[in-house]
Formats: sequence, C-alpha cells, structure tokens
Amino acid sequence: MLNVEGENKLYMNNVTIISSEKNWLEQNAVNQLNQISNLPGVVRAIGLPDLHPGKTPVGAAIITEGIIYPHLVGNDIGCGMSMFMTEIEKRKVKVDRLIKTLERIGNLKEIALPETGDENLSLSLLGERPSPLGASLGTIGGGNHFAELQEVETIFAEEKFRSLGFDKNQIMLLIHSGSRGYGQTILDESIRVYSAQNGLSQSSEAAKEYLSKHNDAVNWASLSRDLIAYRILKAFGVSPQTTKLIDCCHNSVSVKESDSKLLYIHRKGASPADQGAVIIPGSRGSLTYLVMPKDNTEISGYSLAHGAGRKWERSMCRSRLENKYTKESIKSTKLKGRVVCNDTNLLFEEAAEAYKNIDTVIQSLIDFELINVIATFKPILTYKA
DNA sequence: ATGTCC
Repeated sequence: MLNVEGENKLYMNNVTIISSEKNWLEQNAVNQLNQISNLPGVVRAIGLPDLHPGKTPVGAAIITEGIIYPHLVGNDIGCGMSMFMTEIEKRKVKVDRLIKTLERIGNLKEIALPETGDENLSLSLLGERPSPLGASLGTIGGGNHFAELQEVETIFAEEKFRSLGFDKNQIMLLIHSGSRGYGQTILDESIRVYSAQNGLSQSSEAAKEYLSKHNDAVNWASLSRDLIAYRILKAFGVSPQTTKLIDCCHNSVSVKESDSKLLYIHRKGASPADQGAVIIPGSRGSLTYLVMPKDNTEISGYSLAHGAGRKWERSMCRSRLENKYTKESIKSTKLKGRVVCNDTNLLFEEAAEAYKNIDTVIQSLIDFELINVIATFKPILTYKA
C-alpha cells in the first residue's frame, strides 16, 4: 500500500502502515488511525499488519509527546502473551486425556492458587491484590483469550531458539489473557474523574495516577498469566513450576527516550519490538511465530503485530460457518488441533476463518525488515474458559 | 475486552 497523494490519499502524513501488498487491511481501520493521528500531541500513528477496527483501532502503536491517552490502550491494560515450557514431552503427550481433564474441571477457579511466598512464582501481588478482583486473577476471560498447548513445528534459528531456553522435545503452553475487570476500572476511573478521553497532560497528577495504576495492571495481568499456566499444569498433573520463556504485553503505554525527547508509545494490540523475542500467534488453526525484532524498529513505532488480526466481525461468524461446521466438528482445526470451549458462539467467533492469514502478516514484518523468524509452533489443544 | 448487556 502506498501513500497516495491528493483526493485519493489513504492516510495522513504522520501515519505509517506496515503492510505489504498481499496483506489485506480494512479501510475502516485505516480511517480510525487517521482520526487518531490528528489528536493533540500525537506525533505518529502506526498501523501494524494485523490492524483492524475497534473502539480505537487494534494492531496500532500511537506515539505522543506531552500527553497520554488512556483510551488508546483500552480497558484491557496489560493484556499479552506469555509462553511457558512444560515438562510434558512432545512424544508422550496424550491430547485426549488432557481434553478430558479440562472438561472435567470446567472452571480454573476450582484449582487452588499457590500460597504467597512460593519463591518459584512471582507472587508478590497475591497478598495485596484488590479484593474485588481477586476472584478473576488466574482466570482466562472471554473473547480472544485462550490457553494453548503447542509443539514445535520448524526451527529457523537453532542457536537463538536454544539460547532463549526452548527445547524442541517439550510441549509449550501459550497464555493470552489480560487484566480482566481491573484494567477496566482503571480506564473507567481515568475517564470519570479526569476526562481522560481528552488526554492527560504528562505533568498532571492525573497522568501520574493513571501511569501508576496502569503499571499495576500490567503486573497483575502478567501474574495472572503465570497463575493460569500454574493452574492448567496442576490440573494436568505435571509440575506447575513453569519456565516462562516469553512474556510480551500488547496493550500498554510505555515511555521511550528518543533524541532527548520523551515519547509515550501507546500500544493497542501491538507487541513491543524493543524488549527481546516476541511470540505472534495466528488463529488456533494456524502456526504461532517466535520472532526476534531487528535493531531498528523506529519505523514501526518500536512495535510488531500481536497476532493475525480479525478478518470477520464476531456477529458474522456463526451465520457464515454454520453450514460448514457443527458445534462439535468446529472443535477440530485443519492443523489437527483440538479445542475445548463450552461456549458455542465463541467457538464460531474464534474460528480460524475469522482471522487473517498469519503467514502474510509475518511476511509484511519481514518485508519491512523488522524481524527474523526463530521458529514456528503448532497449536495442539486450545482451551477457552 | 468486561463477574458485560438484554
């Protein structure tokens, strides 16, 4: 896609779209990004190749100076992807048994959380968590959130793969979850008390308070992913002392110093490209990519895609797929993966067909010289609460 | 997205 001059101009001068020709993008999302690029303080707005429309566009990095916009991060502050290596050996995994276990437990809440003080887990927040929210800590949530067992498909950079701690013989557990109701209350309050939809001046009390609570939510969400992994592995009867290899948050605002300027990078469905290796899953029916960002990702707002990006609206999925699948047959993917989910609507909404092709999204990142691919993984069991 | 909204 090119920046077309004149009447047919597709996007504004301070908007960058990271997308190659083959990668389809919804014009609606680009329009949303154009709008945001005109907000006071916005220096640049970047659309990643998984850009799609939302309340504010998803798959976007918005760089501001002097002002913070909580609504550009959204309600699910701290949402992200964590990948754990499990004790389960690839050649020994018994998927049918694991499915039965997940169906039997029904709800992760039934599995006790570890005690505070367990030095193997980062549980410092456990003792001081806000009490109304304690119940949702360590639960997956809805929408596109999931827990997924994956096996290594292809290794492209053997040495890097091993140096990150990966072992091709072990099953990985990928958790996509966020801050549940906690982030929501933080966003709501910033809007109710400080009219944050108009932005918060960086020097204001409001901005300091938002950033402080935002950081709590980022930590809370990361811990919650740890605890989801803990509970699932405990249910499986294997060691729940996980080895976390990747933890990348795709909804947050982070401060970056560039040419002695203080930039606020708002990421909404955008992975950081300046914090080490990144995991970018496709749908449950396609591969997950482990990638290493290259050194200079300034062009993409120091950000990468966070997934494949939706292709279909949720409301369209069931009617479009009802003739193709039954509510049982949709629980198997074309990569021979299996799905445990007791919400039939959600099964259709999160079908592989509802998402764009991850390979094309990744190719856009390669074309813009943003990443090297380290390895791919194949989903073998997707669990949605 | 949400112990979400009907």
